[in-house]
Amino acid sequence: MSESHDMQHPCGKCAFYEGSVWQPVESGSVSTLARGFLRKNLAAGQVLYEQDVENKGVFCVSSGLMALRTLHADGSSTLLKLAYPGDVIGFRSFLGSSCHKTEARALLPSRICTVAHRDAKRVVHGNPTVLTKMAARCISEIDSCHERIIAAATTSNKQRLSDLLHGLMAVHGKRVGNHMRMHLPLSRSDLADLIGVQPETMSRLFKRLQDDGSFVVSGRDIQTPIEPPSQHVMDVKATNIA
Amino acid sequence: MSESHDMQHPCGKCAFYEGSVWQPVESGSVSTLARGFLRKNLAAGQVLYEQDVENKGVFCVSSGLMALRTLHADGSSTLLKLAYPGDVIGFRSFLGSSCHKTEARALLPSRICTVAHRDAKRVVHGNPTVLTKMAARCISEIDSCHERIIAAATTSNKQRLSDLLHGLMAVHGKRVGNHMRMHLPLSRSDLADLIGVQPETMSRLFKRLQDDGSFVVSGRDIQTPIEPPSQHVMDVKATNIA
DNA sequence: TGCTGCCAATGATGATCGTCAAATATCGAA
DNA sequence: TTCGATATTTGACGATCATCATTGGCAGCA
Repeated sequence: MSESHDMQHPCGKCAFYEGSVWQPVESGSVSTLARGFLRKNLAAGQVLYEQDVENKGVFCVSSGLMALRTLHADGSSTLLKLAYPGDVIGFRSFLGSSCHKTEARALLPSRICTVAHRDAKRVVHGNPTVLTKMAARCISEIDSCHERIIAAATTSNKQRLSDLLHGLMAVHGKRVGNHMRMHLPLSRSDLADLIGVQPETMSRLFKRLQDDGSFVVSGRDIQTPIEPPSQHVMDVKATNIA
Repeated sequence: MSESHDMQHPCGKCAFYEGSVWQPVESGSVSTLARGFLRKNLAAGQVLYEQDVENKGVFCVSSGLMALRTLHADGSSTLLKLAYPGDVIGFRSFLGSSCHKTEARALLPSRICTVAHRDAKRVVHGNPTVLTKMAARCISEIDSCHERIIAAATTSNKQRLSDLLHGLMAVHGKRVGNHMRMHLPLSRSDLADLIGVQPETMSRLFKRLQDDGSFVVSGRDIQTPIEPPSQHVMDVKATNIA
């Protein structure tokens, strides 16, 4: 068995070891990995890497929540992706040996595992499987981009916000009675970015969802009734018509 | 030198040989490649592969123009990508060994080079460089998706259509006097898909661009004055304000 | 010629959104 | 706690968009 590897492997104790891009690698590469390995704790709001700087490694979110944004010349920004535990970030610039096109900032206190660029290159070079796994991450990133483009072309902003909130609720929410409750990890501006509207419109979308009875909103605290899956289609229709 | 390879390599005579994902490979793999290699000619409107069917290989556009669309349950569709000569398509489902999530259809008479799935797998397995090159294609696909998302969040539909038409003009247009002229390879519906609006809105966007004097439109024939690059910023502002 | 089918353009109308400005709420630091 | 900066909400208004219905153009065909 590979238990001896697991103990030496920097990701060995991680909950996401099974799906790690750094696993499996030949035993020789484990020490290379361990050498370039670094765990960081970021407070909410702290930056992991900035836009337009050279890639310094491959990052994996161990816990918390990271936001990847592109900053525009006019000072505005667009939130491109939320990275959850198990997600690998920075692989775009790593594979392309280019600059980061996004800034990575912690939305919640987060723990990030880093493999330094040089060592990552070395491990990838010696282990084709790692490249295969990274390619798989690329594919799923492409898929989620396509889903976002399709959703933008297909469904209304109100519906997309509803979907987004339900998705966030599934991850961040806790059941209280026959409701789900969560504290939003995102500002209104960030939500507006994700949906692709202005903050003022986001505020009005919230009001409309609240008027529908879909959500109860108080600042960043949000509550929604638990709906049987069978009713979901009906609800979607209802919110579309209303 | 590798001239003997070039002659044997199925892509050897292709204009895109330099950037081919199948190059370089070890000499043994060249024969595998040649075995799984197939050139197809598609008429405009013909389908290269359909959505939701298993991947049968990796495709490269040699000439013409391909459209990648996702078909929705309600019969509508979304145009996700235009594939030009040199572009590789189908690599998403190839790398993921999954079904195509899009339909590939020729917009113009096109020549497509195919490497059959089994042989492609074999070549990739024996040549890590090929995987690296495919990963690079993934990265650029991610980049173009991100650009599209950012553009959708940042610029108006009218401006995006103007940008799109100028981009198409750069590829399909010919200079006539001090104007550029082209025959649009896309229907209004497809253009609407790319911008993310309904066909009726697309029609009205065309009218507004024409009223601005940015374009002269007659069916699929489009003409635009050649503008000195230095004026471009001004024009953008002008169309934004108008 | 007349018909059919498809694509594009237009008109009318209500819904939604962006923008500017102002009011209010929230949160952290003093 | 109080203050101040930031975030959020609200109002008003014009611009843009989706939708439905209609019209016009055009190719293919009987």
